Amino acid sequence: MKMEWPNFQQGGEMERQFQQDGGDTSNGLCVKVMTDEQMELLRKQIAVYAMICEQLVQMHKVFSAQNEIAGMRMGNPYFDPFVASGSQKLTARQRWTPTPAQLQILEHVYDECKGTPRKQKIQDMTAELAKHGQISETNVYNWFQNRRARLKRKQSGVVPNNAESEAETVTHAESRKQNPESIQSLEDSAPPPRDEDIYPQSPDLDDW
Amino acid sequence: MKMEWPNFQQGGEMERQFQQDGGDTSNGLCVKVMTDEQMELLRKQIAVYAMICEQLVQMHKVFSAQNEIAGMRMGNPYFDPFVASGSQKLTARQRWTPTPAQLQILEHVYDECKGTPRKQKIQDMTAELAKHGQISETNVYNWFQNRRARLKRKQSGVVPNNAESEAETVTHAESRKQNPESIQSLEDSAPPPRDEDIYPQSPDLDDW
DNA sequence: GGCCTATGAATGAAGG
DNA sequence: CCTTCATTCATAGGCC
Repeated sequence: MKMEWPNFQQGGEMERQFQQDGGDTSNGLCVKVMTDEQMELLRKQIAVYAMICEQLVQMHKVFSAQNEIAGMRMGNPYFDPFVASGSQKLTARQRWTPTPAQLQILEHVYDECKGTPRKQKIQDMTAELAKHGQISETNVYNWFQNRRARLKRKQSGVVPNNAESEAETVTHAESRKQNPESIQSLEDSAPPPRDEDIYPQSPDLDDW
Repeated sequence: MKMEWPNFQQGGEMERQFQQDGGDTSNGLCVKVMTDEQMELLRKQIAVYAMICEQLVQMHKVFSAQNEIAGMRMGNPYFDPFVASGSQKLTARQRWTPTPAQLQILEHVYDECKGTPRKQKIQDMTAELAKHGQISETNVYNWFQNRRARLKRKQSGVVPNNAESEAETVTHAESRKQNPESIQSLEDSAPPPRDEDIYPQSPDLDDW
């Protein structure tokens, strides 16, 4: 079985799907819509990922423990990224790249304090993030700066697929998206989903 | 082996869900709307999980190989689905591609306004270009961004010390290739989270 | 099928 | 904050 991992890096897949959808549905509305059913499904998907991760970690721990006992850890020729305390390979790239862990923390914080992160806050965060990899206050600052700016741009940048309309329709596409509060449940479960929240029950992973 | 990666393969659950949406949602009732921000959030979350899983799997494989060699597979207490399972690959698809007509317009505009395309301009252009096919402001923006950057690089790419410039000296003496089927990029860019780092729910996040 | 190149997109950082 | 640059990644599409 060949599994294909979802790659959402290029904001493409999901967004595009929705975009097209909006255009095709031709009910005059060009919005991205999800049914409850789809919503639920997505939640499950994410939850499944969470579970897989957990299990993998667990598995790895067991594995490590075994090796430890067997005394196999010495001079191990491989580099275990999950065990080794890490600094990033700055040799390879000079610019900072957030580790997954850092990313999660950052996003989490961002969700909470939408507004300007105070200087003190940044310092605290930097200290915390430093535990998960090399980082500087500037990095954190930039990250927030960029994130705000880009989310904003994205909101006004989305344009309905109008093949026949003349030039004006779009120009002020400041169609401010409606408020996120409608999908509160999603907001809750999306970031660091706690299994209990979004995980109705174990789907098809029973066979592990 | 029974273990299945739930629904994340191509043509899997998610895709089907999104695609069918266009057809069925026409009732316009009982739907939920996602903002771009939420979209982004979701995307990020999933991406993070994908990354984590990848790292774990990769690491686990190395680990397993290690054990194999060492003959340490002593009646392992758990069933290891990853050693046998196929390799994974990040896949996505479908990105915007300018139609010939669009390209022509873009190039034309580029020649005129050598430099910065103002924001207003972009919006106008997007509207215009939309007549020739699906497009978004972001597409236009990116196009100009890339074009400028790449032209620039091409010019300055030539060796400083060498007055003789071959027609199109390979811009970057580097044809550094990326290993297509490994998670190389991942190893490089997101190396070393420790165990506690990768937990889907970071324990200490709530204090912020 | 695998590799290569062109290019769309994401994103860290700098300037103003 | 906003805009812009630079770098990097991933994909489409062509070639073999």
